[in-house]
Amino acid sequence: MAAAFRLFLERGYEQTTVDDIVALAGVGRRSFFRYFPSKEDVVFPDHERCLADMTAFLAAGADDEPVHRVCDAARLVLLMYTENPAFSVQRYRLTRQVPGLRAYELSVVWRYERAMAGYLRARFAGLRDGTLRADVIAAAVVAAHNNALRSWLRADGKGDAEAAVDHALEHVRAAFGSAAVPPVTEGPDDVVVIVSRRGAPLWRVVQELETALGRG
Amino acid sequence: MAAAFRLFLERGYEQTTVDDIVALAGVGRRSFFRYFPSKEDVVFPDHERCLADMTAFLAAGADDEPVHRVCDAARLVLLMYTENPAFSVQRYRLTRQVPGLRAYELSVVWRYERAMAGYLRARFAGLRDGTLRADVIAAAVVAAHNNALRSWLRADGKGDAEAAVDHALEHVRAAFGSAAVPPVTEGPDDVVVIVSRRGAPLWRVVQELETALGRG
DNA sequence: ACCCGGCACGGAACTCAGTACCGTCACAGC
DNA sequence: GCTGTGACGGTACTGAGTTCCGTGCCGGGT
Repeated sequence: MAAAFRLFLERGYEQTTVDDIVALAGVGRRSFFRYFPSKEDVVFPDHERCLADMTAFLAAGADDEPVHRVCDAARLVLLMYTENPAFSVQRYRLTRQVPGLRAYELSVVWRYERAMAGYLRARFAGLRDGTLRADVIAAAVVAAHNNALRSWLRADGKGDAEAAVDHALEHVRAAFGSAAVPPVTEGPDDVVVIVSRRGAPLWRVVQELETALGRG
Repeated sequence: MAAAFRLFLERGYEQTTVDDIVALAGVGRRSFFRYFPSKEDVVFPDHERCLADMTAFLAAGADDEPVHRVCDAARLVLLMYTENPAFSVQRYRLTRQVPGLRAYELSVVWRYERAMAGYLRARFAGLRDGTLRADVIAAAVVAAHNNALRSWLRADGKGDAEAAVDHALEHVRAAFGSAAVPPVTEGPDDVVVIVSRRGAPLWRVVQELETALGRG
């Protein structure tokens, strides 16, 4: 990885062949592909682990409010970037100007988004437009996260990335948090809602209330 | 293109080499790459034109309400798919199971999204969190569009794609549109009773309330 | 009729990523 | 000692994409 990044920064990504890297690193060409399935993977060494962390994180918690949970999952990705700001900034500059790397990054981001959407789809299962909401919210969360992350990266890693992402995610939660938070199916055992036309006879309302509370 | 798709459907995308295609089509290998910059481009022949159409469409109108305009831009893409349902369904099936094609499609979708986001950024210039809003809304519109489009494609192109996309986009507009119309038609006449056991999280109460009010 | 400009096409050879196969070496166990 | 196992490296291959060059075609000018 060190050899690869040295060459990438010296003469560019596409001008660097795998043979160059392994020659500088003093290892065999075959060994390179043992550790990195493709040349692009050298640039994104930790995404695979981060993706696994996220899926585990999402699989773990189902008691939280869904959108909140997904926002926290996004913060996991941010952590990976802020752990090593200098590296992240270098990689960002590289990715921005090499189409192949951009395409690869897109596919990685897409997997994050699908993980979130899958989680939300499960939480929204059975609801009206459940998958639609899941997909839209996942996309919005990813977009907000990336917006904040990229402006942090453009600023060479200066500034408070966490605060920026928090602010961006809050923006999403404001749009979807209250207006688009769907109901849960398993709700009725602890929350009961009765809707009644004004003018409906009182006894009917009371009856609904009593059956809802199981005291009927 | 005809030769390529015949072979792709017969023996799969990755099992088909460019040499196979040009042999069947009776043209030179060099000519293939003259018309299609890469093997993937054979599968998405019309996206480049559609992308140009969209940027032109967005550049043309600045009097409309921004989100509405972007939704109409998304409908342009849908049109390209519905123009040739059989082809679109075949391509969808191919794209779904070939990782390379999926990555390519992602980069195409990304360019659509960036076109929309660029338009919105210009319209939101000077506003508080303008670029953030632009990015999030563009992502949401794309996600909603793709959700509806994909379910239409999964149904082999049966059903009303326009209606599905309209419904999905309306969902986004309800969350982001400046002129969001409250969906409560007979609200003032309704009475809502919520009963919550002690300890129920607030978000669940909100969810139930929203379901009851039909704001799903 | 002749030449000449551009141009679409095709072929041959090349680069490079990624893969398949195989040989080597170190190290563990009995 | 022998043998299995696992990490490593080399060789040769496939296939995408590029570069260079040669060829035939067509229109216009002289």
